[in-house]
Amino acid sequence: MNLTNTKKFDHLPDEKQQIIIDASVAEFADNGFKNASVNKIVNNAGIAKGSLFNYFKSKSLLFEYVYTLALKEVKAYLARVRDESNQDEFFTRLSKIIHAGINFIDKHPLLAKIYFRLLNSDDSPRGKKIIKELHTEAVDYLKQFIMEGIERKELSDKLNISTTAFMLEAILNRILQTYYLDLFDPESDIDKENKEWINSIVGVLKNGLSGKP
Amino acid sequence: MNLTNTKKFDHLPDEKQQIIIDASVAEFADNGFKNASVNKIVNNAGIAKGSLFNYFKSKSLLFEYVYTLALKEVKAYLARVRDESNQDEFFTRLSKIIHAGINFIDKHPLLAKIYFRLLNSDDSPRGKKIIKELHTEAVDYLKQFIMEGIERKELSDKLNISTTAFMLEAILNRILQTYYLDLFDPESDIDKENKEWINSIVGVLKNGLSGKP
Amino acid sequence: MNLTNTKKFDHLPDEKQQIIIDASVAEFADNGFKNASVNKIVNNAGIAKGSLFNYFKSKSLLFEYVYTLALKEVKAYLARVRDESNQDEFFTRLSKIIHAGINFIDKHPLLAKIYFRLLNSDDSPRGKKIIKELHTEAVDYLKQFIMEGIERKELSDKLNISTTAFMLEAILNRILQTYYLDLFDPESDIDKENKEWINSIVGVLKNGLSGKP
Amino acid sequence: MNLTNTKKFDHLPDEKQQIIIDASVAEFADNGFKNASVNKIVNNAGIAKGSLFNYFKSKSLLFEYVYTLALKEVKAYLARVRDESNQDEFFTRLSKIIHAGINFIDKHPLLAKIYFRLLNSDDSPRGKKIIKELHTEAVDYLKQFIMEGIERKELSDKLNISTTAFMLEAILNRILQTYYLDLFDPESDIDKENKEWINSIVGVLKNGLSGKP
DNA sequence: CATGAATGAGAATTCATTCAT
DNA sequence: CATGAATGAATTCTCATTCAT
Repeated sequence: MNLTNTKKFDHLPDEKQQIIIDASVAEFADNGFKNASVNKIVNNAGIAKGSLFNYFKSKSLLFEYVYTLALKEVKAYLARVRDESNQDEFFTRLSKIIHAGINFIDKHPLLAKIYFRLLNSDDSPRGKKIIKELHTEAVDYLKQFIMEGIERKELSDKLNISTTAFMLEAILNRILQTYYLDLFDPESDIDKENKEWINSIVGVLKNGLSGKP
Repeated sequence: MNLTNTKKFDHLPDEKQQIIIDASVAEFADNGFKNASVNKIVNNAGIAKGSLFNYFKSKSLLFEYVYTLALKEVKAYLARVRDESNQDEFFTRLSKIIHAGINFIDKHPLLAKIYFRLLNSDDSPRGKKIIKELHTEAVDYLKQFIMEGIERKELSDKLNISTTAFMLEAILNRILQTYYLDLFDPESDIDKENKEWINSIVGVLKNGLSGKP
Repeated sequence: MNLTNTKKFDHLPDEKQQIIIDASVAEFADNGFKNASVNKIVNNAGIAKGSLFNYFKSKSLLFEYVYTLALKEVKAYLARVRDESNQDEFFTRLSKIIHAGINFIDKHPLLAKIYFRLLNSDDSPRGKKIIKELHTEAVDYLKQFIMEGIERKELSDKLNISTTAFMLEAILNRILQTYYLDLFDPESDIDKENKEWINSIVGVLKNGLSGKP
Repeated sequence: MNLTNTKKFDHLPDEKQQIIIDASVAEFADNGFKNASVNKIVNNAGIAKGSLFNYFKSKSLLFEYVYTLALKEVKAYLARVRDESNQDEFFTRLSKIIHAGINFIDKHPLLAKIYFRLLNSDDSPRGKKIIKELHTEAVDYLKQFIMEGIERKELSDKLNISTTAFMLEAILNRILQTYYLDLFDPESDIDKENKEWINSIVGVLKNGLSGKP
């Protein structure tokens, strides 16, 4: 099951593991998979080139390890938000999720970079596969969410759950991508503190989805 | 005005131009900008390496030429659909636009590839710039569209036009991306003829946007 | 005798000849022989690449034509100075010659560049040959000069003419090279107007050569 | 401090180092910096292309390493001569220095080539800078020399030290250059054993500089 | 006689991976 | 188990010269 046999890497001291991961994340974030340079990774990590190939048999497997880690963090983050907000009303929760996403981008810009590169290009091993998996997972996450909203009568029971989740995923994803692009655009004059536009979107969704006038 | 000075290329016989464009499109579609190989392009086109650099001073300029061509085709296509459907009711038009997009992907899969790569990665000269421009253009296209719908009383006049356009763009784009990913996924078992899910989305949008019960 | 058969070039309108020469001089001055680009020359001259190869069969022959022209100008200049100053006393004449050289560098920096590159490297067809010819010519020029000085009793009649000319040539050449290097050194803080150091050298020579206390 | 980080190269077996240096020296000597071909160097040295770039990050840094080595040898040689001859009278020493230079050219013709190319062209990284530095160093070397001569009353105390050093440097340099050019001129019919002309120059200098009749 | 498209060898540099120590 | 030297194919781009039109 575990394609990336990392037995050797896992036995390394945590500290050393972290140094290698950090160097890899930085390089992959800046350059994507193919343009990332193993040379630079080992230089920045301060390890021998041969060692990296001892831990991970190839650049591809290193990349899989790193992005798996990145996704795990994203998912854990979102799960936490979902759980912590489970007392809130649906659209409050939705807003919290979006802001959690933005928060994540602010705190882990490199992981965000990897995520968006991964999501949007297929310049990586198993590229398109991963993209579809991510979509599916995100949609499933939102489906469950929507179902809870319907149960609590906060959402119209006439909603087609799958379709709604699909649309919601598209919108949420675009919101985060827009924020991400502005964040990394040196010429952007957008006020990063002003997140009114996000509230506005949530408002429109509320009108459309709650089934109430 | 014309950043990519292509005087020399333009004077080539149409037939030869097309061979070179085809080879370039195929290579960029398969590999994105940075991972595309000029070597492979010239080999596939059957021309000398030096020749390509006579026509286009650099790989970047060749890429700009190619993607400009691709975008021009996409835009012309969408403009035609908008104009031809301007007697139709809003959601009929919306549906036509989506199917036009799908049609385009079917007919020009390589251009679609370039489009989605462009839209979604920043692995190209002026990468993020282009992405934002494309979003803006698409949103503007839809804004105009929505305004017409409101004027004809086919859409609720309470809609926030910008926000709605933003969301619509996100959804339409994801629909096409989903279709595109399935098309290129050899393992996909999805029935490409079955576009019911698209109609279902349009239906939900109709409920949400028309302001009618 | 005329290695560079330039019949064709000579029949061109003077104006066009000059444009081509100017472009060539600029390119050779900036880049030496081998690194000069024929492409750039024809672009700057605004002529077809094939045309240049019609006029001059090769890059080498073009270079020979150009540097011959440049040397002709240098020599004509020096001959004029010698003739115009033939009433002056030896060391006055010497000083005039040096300042004439400096003047030439100021007025024709590109030709000076070619001259010094030629003089000092062998990155050109018949490289070392040319250098030796130039030395010989310069030494001969100075020999004649010295002989006139001895005849007029302005120089000691005990001087070994050849040896003195050799040394004088070395010194004069170094003076001009020093000036030239400063002229093109952007970081040089030397006061280009202050030519006192040159007079000082002439003074020392006067002491050494005139045979008078 | 050490601009050309050559840690990797320094750790190579001396024998291999020498092979690479020899190939580099030969290529740079024959072609100068820009026209030297890294391809040819690695072929002649019998190593992989990538290896050279492991040792030296760029052609420029390889060149810097090589010419630094060459200059170090020249300087060490001259310093030795100066020290070994410090009991001799000034003009004897001067003569020894000149013959030492000639000796060096005979023994290390390739290094001499690099030296004269370096001295006389600016086709190298930091080209003109280096030339001026070399002049300055040579002049300083001679200044010290002249001062010692004055102290010992072997030279006139009326000499302007800087000016004299400048002139002496010009003359010595031209002597060596002349010898060097003859050495490499296959058509030269000069008798390389006959160095009478050099003694003649020293004689003239003695008359001019010693202040004695 | 002028044109400029075509050529293809050659340039410097980077890269992931291997393997002897 | 760690090391880092060695590899050589691949990268983009430049060049002087030719020759059909």
